[in-house]
Amino acid sequence: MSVAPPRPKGPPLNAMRAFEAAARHCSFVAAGEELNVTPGAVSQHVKTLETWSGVSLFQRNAQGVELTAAGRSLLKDFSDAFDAIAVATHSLRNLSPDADVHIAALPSIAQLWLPTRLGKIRGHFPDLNFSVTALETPPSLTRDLFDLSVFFGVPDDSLNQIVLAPDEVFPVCSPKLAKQIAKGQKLDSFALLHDQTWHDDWATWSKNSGIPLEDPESGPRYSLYSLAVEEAKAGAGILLGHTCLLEEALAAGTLVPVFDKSYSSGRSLILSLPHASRRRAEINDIGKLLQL
Amino acid sequence: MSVAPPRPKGPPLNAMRAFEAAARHCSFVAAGEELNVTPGAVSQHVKTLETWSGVSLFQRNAQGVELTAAGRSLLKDFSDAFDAIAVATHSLRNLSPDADVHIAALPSIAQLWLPTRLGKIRGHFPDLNFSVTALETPPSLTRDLFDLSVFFGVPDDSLNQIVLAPDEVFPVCSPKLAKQIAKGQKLDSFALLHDQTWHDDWATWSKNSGIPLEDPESGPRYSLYSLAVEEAKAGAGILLGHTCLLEEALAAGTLVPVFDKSYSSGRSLILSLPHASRRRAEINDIGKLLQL
DNA sequence: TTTCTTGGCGTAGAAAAACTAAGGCTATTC
DNA sequence: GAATAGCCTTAGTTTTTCTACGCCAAGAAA
Repeated sequence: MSVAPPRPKGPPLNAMRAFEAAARHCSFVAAGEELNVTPGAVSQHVKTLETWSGVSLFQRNAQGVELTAAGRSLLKDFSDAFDAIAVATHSLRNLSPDADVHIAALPSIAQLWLPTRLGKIRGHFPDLNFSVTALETPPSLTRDLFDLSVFFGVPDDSLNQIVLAPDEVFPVCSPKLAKQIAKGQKLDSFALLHDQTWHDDWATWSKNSGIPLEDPESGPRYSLYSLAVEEAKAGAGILLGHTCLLEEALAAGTLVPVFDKSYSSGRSLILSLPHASRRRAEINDIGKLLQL
Repeated sequence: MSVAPPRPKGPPLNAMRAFEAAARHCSFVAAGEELNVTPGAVSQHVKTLETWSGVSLFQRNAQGVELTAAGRSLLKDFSDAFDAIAVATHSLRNLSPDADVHIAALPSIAQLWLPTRLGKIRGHFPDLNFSVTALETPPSLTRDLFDLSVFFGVPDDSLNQIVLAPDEVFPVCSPKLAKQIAKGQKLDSFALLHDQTWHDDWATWSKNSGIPLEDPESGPRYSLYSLAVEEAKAGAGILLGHTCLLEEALAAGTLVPVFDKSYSSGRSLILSLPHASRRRAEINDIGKLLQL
């Protein structure tokens, strides 16, 4: 009963954040990606929180984690809390007068679609700094601090989304290869170039077009679409082109369509705006400029 | 426009917590006390947040800080966010099946009033562990993780408060001194013993009783009331007694009242319960036992 | 079967954050 | 007009947090 034990410290906020992300994804790896740390760090955070509270939050299985009943019951409160944190964070960031405009985009979009538009936009807003972050998966615009995001996806009814263009898909290759195909050579005899992230593109194209392919999964894979584009330009094989990503190459004639017809991938190029943003006016103007 | 800059890290949560506390108190020192860190730590946290956001949050003056307009506009969002965090934290803690019952109390109460009651309560709940934290100021039961708090204060209308006893004040001393006073010796001729935290007790008592004191602020000061009690027992002077803190000494006769009459300090001994708590039933039972 | 892939755990060392202690500044007090 | 008391900052150290890397188990592919 001795007096003046140290006032108990507050809860470990970073551990709570890690738990919230892990619980939402039901995966330490995914949580680590979201938070930009290694899965080990998430693991430690979760353990910290479990120790601190004395409650077991996850059941560790060999092929993934599973929330315990206790953990499941907490997810809503934790998500609400970090939503509130995100609101506060946005309020804070929106006060900053001279911060960059942060754009998130798929790597391929950032490399092949954005630059030309951004050049134009820079002309309209010479005082603004732009920073572009390439992300494999679209960020949560409520949680993360981006002012714009450009990704492929299926538009939903939510506001703050602008459909920029449908995603049209068609085979392309270097002019030299195109001539050989025009002479009757089969598609199969060339290498099919793949992007890591869209590995089933050729299979769906084959189904849509009715043109059979012996093995739509064969051929070199590239981690970045732009690498595949360069290879295609060099004549390494045939690439499935996405309209909006090849504007430049098609205009320059370094790549040509193999056939006339293109097919929709079912997705669209979508521009998303956060619900509330600083520089509302500018961001909206930028959005309009991107639509052209 | 290079690809793959690191995904921007989330906001510094601990810095946000420090800012919230500092903004609420308009003082780095007070915030440090609440968070149990030095003012320097708070200062750094705030600076971190200012740097991170690029917004100036506080105006540093020589005799204290002042929120800037920006800072003021953020306080509500931040407080809401950390309220939500507190809710989540409570949910988490309430799941813990075998945690201690945490009691917060004024040091004097923890030392002089609680022990006898706690002994009784332990008898009723032999399976429960109790931990007592002595605090100069009552904790926020919504923010902090206490199951009970016992402090002097003015009861407000909020529920979850139980008035245990009015705080009655009267001079006490050792029996030996009491005899000398009975023989007509003036109060002033003895040392007035003070508790650090209630430094104006003697002055208000003098006003209430109409008994003049030459210098009600003079005399030794003790950082803990229980020290003053021990000194009074040893005959070092006259102490202003609080009924509930001297039960034992009065019963044992080691201290005796100098006069018959006692005066209310205007405060009461108040038991507070958090809105929602784990072990609701037990905590309520404990509350009832404390009322006896 | 064997092999490969995926996801999580543990540990050691490196990197980053947080904390304390001492110092400086400004107003107030004697 | 020095001394005092508040309050904040700075420098340096302690503590935490993160990563890298090896390990293990379970499911998928060969």
